[in-house]
Amino acid sequence: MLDERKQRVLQAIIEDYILTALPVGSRTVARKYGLGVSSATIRNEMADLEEMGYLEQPHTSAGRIPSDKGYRFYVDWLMKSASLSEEHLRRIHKGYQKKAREIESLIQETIKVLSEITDYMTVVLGPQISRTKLEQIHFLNLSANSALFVVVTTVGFVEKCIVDIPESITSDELELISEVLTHHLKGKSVEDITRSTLSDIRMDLGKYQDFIAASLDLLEYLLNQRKDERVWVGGKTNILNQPEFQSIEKARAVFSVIDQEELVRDLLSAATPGSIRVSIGGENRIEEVQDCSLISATFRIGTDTYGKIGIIGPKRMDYSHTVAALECVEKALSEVLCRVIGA
Amino acid sequence: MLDERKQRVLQAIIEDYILTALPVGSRTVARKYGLGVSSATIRNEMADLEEMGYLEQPHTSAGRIPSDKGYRFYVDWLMKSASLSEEHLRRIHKGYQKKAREIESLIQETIKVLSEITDYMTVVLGPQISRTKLEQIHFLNLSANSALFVVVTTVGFVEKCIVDIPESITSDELELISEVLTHHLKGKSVEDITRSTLSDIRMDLGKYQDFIAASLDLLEYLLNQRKDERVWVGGKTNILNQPEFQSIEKARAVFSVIDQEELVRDLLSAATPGSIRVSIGGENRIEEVQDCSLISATFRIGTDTYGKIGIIGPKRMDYSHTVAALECVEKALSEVLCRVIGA
DNA sequence: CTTAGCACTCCTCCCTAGAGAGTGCTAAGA
DNA sequence: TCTTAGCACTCTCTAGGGAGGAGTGCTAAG
Repeated sequence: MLDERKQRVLQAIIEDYILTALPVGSRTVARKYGLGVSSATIRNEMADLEEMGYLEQPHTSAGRIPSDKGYRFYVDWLMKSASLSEEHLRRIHKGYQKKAREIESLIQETIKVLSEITDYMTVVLGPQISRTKLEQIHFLNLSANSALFVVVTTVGFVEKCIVDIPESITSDELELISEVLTHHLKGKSVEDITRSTLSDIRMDLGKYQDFIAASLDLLEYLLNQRKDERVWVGGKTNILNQPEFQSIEKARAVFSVIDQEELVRDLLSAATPGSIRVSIGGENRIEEVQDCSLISATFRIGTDTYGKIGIIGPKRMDYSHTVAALECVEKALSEVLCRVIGA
Repeated sequence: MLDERKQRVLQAIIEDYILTALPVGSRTVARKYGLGVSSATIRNEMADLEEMGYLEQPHTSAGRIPSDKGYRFYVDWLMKSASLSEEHLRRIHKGYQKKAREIESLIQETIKVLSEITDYMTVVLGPQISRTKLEQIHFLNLSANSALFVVVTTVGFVEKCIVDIPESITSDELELISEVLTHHLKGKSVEDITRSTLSDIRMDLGKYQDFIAASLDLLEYLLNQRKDERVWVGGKTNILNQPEFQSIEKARAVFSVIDQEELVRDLLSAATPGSIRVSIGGENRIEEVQDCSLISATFRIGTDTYGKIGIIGPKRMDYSHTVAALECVEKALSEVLCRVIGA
């Protein structure tokens, strides 16, 4: 374990580096972060910290920068929890006071507000819709041969799609089909639909067999393939503001990961319910983002359905402020969702 | 007007520059684009072309690069219309064969395919929903105190939103309200709703006055503020692949424009129905994108509702290929839309 | 254990010189 | 009159070298 003074030196170096992005020298630590000892003493401490793996030296005559292990120690032990400025708090609450109460626009708002107040990149992973329970399935008649197919699941997810309707099916029949489908599928997830469910439906609606089959296909496509664990990204351009990404190459490496939904899902698998998690540099398994840190959280939608939020910035990111922002936003979001869904 | 040989020289320079992004010298033109004359002759022609404003010289001992005027001449007179590769054609048609027929996912697909096959950035401007006619308004009962508010407009736009319902309103009453609202508002656009419409509705549904007022507010918010002339952007990271945007500064300038929806609308005001339009460099009024060119088109949704597509790349973009791609995609999209909407 | 002092290392910046690319001009040839 | 070879000239780009500066590690004294 590090003694008191080593901790203070480490903290000073990390905080200065977060601020300036420049290697920190012993003189700076001694002068700016009055520890009451000379730079020579600090130098000895720094040499020790380097040997222990908390610091690194870009080259012999440069100051030190934190290593992953250093950041980890900082996050776990040294970091003081920050509180958000009045302005940021106002911004967050303003965002959620809008009229629209759909999950989708709430998620959009979440991304926007987090990108704005942190100046990093935000990603959100939607819940596994395929595992939520179906609540209602309805065909809303639009014209003689088209209808709006609406699927609602328990956690307030609504998917819709315009479909062709055989001329032979009347408006009343559509109503009936809607009712039967809802009756048979309510409380089931898309994954739960089995052969026996299907044959039950066929029993009741044999007459419309083809149409039903097509509708169920569509249902599966809507909830399973297209929207399941959907990925949203925002604040992408923010990372161009970070000095570590001035060299296009690095920026491109990060973008190349973020542009692949699969990899984003992989990254966010780090998020665990109930707490904010910080993944620093090499702790992320994807190579291209090992110069980045990820701060992640989950938000609850309904009883046991979770979405995930991640904030991606340079390793040198302002951890305490970002954690505070994510905490606050997650809370506000969960509250609104709770109210909206009534769970 | 330029004589035959000057045109061929100009064309050679532009095409070489598009390929290499390097100033083109007289030797290169003479050798690679066999015009049957020596480099000295080409040099004279180039000096003439420069004097006439078609070419520019970065510095005395560099080759020439095209000016805006040069590109303009190339696009208007010299460019041969390209045809897309088999592979690209397949990619385009595959994209539109998916099941989902919503306008929104079609637009997403359009952006994706164009960004992929051109390697530039794509923006789409949705139609002015506020000016399309309302087709149906429906409350779909979800629970004792919530319903799904669905609004459909003639061009196949569907907006939805979960709303709270006073306990006092029953399922049957909701049905009635839906019918009355649809009856009064069908065929009107949001902009068309007048005081007299409102008082007509109040006449029929006075009992539910507060609820109706809230619903109409929401309607206006959904169609007018939130989704009207919506902006989609894709392929943002592509521009980092262009050599002219290696210096973060320039990339940031472009992003800063693209991130502001108002400016994108402004940019795309260049698009005119019926033809593909090319805006080169300074022809764009927004300063930050004067190093870029914009190729734009409109696509028809319904009878007289238009959306706009724009492809943004460096001035040195491959105009003929991009125009061909946009032409083809626009056609495919319009066809699908035609079929879907049945207009 | 702390600290002042000092030699040392290595990066960064700036300057210069040389190479290379491409030009414009000139004069000769068709 | 148009074309072309030849050549001097201009300007950029790159490599190399030295000065300056920041920061270190070590040593010896307090």
